[in-house]
Amino acid sequence: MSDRHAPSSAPTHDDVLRLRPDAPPPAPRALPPAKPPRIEEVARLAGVSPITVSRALRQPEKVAKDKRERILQVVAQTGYASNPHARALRSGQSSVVAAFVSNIFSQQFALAVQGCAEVLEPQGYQLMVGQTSYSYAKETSMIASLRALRPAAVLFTGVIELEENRQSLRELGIPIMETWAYPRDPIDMLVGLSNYDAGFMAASHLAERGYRRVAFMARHGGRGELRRQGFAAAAAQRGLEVVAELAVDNPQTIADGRAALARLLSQGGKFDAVFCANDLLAVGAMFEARDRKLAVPRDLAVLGFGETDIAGEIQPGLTTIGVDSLGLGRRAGEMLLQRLGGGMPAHPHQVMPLRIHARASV
Amino acid sequence: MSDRHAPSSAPTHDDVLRLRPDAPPPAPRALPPAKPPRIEEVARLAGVSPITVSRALRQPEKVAKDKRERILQVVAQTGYASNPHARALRSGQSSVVAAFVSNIFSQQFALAVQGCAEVLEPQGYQLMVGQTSYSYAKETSMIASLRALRPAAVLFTGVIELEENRQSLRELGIPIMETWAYPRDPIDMLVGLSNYDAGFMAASHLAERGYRRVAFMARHGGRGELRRQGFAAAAAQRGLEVVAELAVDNPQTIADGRAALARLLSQGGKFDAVFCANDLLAVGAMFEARDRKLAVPRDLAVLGFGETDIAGEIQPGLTTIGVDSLGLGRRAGEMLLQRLGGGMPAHPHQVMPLRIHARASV
DNA sequence: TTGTACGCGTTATCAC
DNA sequence: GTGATAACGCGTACAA
Repeated sequence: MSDRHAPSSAPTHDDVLRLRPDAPPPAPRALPPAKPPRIEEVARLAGVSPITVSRALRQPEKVAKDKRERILQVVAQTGYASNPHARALRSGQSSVVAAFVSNIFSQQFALAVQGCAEVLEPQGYQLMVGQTSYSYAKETSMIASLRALRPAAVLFTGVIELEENRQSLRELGIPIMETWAYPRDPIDMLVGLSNYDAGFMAASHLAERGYRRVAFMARHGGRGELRRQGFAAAAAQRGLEVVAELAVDNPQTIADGRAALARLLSQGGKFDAVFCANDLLAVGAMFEARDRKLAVPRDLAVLGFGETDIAGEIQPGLTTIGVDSLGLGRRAGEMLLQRLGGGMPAHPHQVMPLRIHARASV
Repeated sequence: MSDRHAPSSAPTHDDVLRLRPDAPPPAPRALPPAKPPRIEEVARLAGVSPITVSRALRQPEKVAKDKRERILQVVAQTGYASNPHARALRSGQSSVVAAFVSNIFSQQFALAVQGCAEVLEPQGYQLMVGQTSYSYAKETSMIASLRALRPAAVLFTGVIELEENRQSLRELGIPIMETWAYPRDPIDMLVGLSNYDAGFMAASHLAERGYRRVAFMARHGGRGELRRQGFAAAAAQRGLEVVAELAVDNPQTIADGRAALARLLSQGGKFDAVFCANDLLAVGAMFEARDRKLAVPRDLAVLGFGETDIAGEIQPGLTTIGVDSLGLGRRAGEMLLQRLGGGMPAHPHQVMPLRIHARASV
């Protein structure tokens, strides 16, 4: 705290948050570490053998009804929960699913993780989240740590690029889920999206809204190029003229989007709409347009991609193409669950439908 | 996908992301599930007994140098990592630390979790994140699930209010960390912040910037009231006149902030600055001011609290009081580590210093 | 400094 | 449908 602002006395219990003033006084601190009940105790209380308790919990149909009910009652009374370590040790089945996010601050990724957790947790699985920070080194070290962690399955927001890591993951012999992209050879399962379709949808939407002369910008390479191909295909089909295109190297800031629009405009061709296959670029383009007294969407329509948070926070709101991230996570969770239950999804490689979140910029 | 926008053919391998075109062809899919090496195997290769390998890894100083080196070499070759379940079962020490966030989308909370993970992971602990969604029911069920999970420690962003849950947590007999608030009777350890000081700092800052007639708004009750008290104390000390105050019941949206400013203004007293002890209220207040043609900060200065993301995304940027969330998480992690190592922090209840993130609104 | 014997709590296997 | 037995892989306790 800057001292200029400190109150005359240091913060003490003057600053207390007594959350429930009516609550009973706190219990004495030093409690016996309260060993949780073991299966043996439940068995004794229910008058059966431990293995019968185990079965009553995991394969209830194999236990006679009266015994089962008695056992479940004792379980409820004692609050018994099987020790996950003992269970994992004996059965080789862990209840932990590891999830890796490239960026923990992305709302879309958070939604996907949440959706996956919603599906897995009721089935007794715990989701453990790690962050790879878009770093190969971090990704490699986290994948290495999976050997020690022994999760039941792994979920990635994104796909694994390094063949070395792909191989490590295969060797784990557990279900692996990749998401958000559409590689030719997924490690195992995939809930991806089609970048080509995203571009196709963008051009189609602009055509429908009556725009005829359009421009395109995207990150250089990979997905950006796929979006461009889809965009070009739909433009051709719909009779749109693509008057300018730009591939930006590694756009990181809004300023990159501003510069990109400036370059597109400087190419001379006139266009009344631009598809920025990346919301950050789109926001930058909108700012640049505003500074140039181009009204959005009247003088220039801007269409983004990614359903990023900022899309809804600027004025006018940015129309953007994206996927149902929560649904993506749920679907990934369901497929994982199927595999964890010993099954195999009929379609281990799936593509999420895209959608247009329409706001005012187009 | 809306069919109108679908490309003529369904997405196929036309849309592939071949991330490393130069990568070797993928290995055949069906690999043996590759059982990881056990300690016994390492022992055999190193010519020692299993227990010596165990010691070499956990208490290296107790093993003769030559044997230790040989063992570590074999460990590196085989990629041996101890089975965490067997270890936890035998030693009673889990390597999982459970972290609960009330809102997984909060940048501040995410930063805190990240800071904590940075400290814990190098020491071999894994952070498992759950979301309580500001729901007592969810909080209760997650705390119940802790009994089954048996983590080594628990971290909360926030404090636990229900005495029932507080008791459950005590009974776990493991280190518990609460954060972000300053309750009178923390369950165990605490890295909190002083709401009183936040208010004090706010009034001091406004006084320094030359404002003399000020207003205050906050969420009703608890922390909001503490911030009000600090604000009032500093205002009195600095000769500020607090011409209007408002406690808002459960503000959830920006619209609530707009309404709050409207009510403060309608009270008749003129003020040139307002401290909104909640960024959401502050943003609403700024929007309302703009609509009323009050220039911020010329006609009305707005000071927020919380260092929320939106503070930096609106125009003009909102000046807001907050804490170093990453540092908070790190500090919590360090204290947990100390306890996990068998020690006891000298100061188990700590207060994070506050800071002012100055932008243009004051 | 190193090794032996055993047990952590559960579930797979097989016998009844 | 139920139970006895053993084993999962490791680390504690103690002995050498």
